[in-house]
Amino acid sequence: MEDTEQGMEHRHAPLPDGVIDVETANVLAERLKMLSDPGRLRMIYALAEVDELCVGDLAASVGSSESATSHQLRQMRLGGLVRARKQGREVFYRIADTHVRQLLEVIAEHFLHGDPEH
Amino acid sequence: MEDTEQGMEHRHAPLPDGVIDVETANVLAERLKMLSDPGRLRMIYALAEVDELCVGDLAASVGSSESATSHQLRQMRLGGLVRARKQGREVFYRIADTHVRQLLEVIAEHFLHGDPEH
DNA sequence: TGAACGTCTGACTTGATATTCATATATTCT
DNA sequence: AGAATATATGAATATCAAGTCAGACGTTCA
Repeated sequence: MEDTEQGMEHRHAPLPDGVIDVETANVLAERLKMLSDPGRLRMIYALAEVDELCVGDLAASVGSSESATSHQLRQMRLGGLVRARKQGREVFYRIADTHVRQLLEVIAEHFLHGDPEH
Repeated sequence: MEDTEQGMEHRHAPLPDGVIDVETANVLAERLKMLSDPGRLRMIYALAEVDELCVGDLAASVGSSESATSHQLRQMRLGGLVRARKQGREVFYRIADTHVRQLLEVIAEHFLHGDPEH
């Protein structure tokens, strides 16, 4: 985490400090982290298909407890991935915006029908 | 983690079990997890720019110790994100394949010049 | 050959994350 | 009002990931 001067005799490249600055990397990483859990991933792809699901159904679709699911959903909500709508005693979740939806599409497309290479 | 029968009186949607099966979700999540760390993210985007960098340079570019960096690189290597080439006493890393490179491009594009909505 | 260098590795520590359990709140139904 | 339902929440625990440190290994150089 610090720059102790040792073992960096010669540089091989100009050390690109372009493309992604620290702050952007943080934001991007945080959002990707939300998608880096199998459960959350299945939830959000379920949402991508049906548009709206309540907590109970999401829990069932992932095979996890409703409490655990609620916790996960809160995270995703705070992370701006999903939005909640309360109707009666249940709460329906949906994907937050087109932005997120596009990211999902793009990732799925890439992994699901990308050329087989792994 | 289990299906205790409680609180699932009525279903609101057909519960889509399509798009992403459990196994795919696991694989996809694992790969996304690799990209969900600011350090790894900066490393790999640095690699996307210069094609090849040695451990020392990668460590410097991220501002982290060489040991920590080596650990991270091993993960990324095992995860199939990067490849190593040893030359003399240093080891050069590069992005594993076009597949990965495309994913990076697509993600960057999406976050960097996507429409401002967050 | 021995010293310096670059990288890797394993053990340990620390911090983050996920799940469970118990409980709280709000809503509908009788 | 009271019981049942749906979700949320907090504390406690368990699991996992990241970084550090010390040392190993292979490589170059004097």
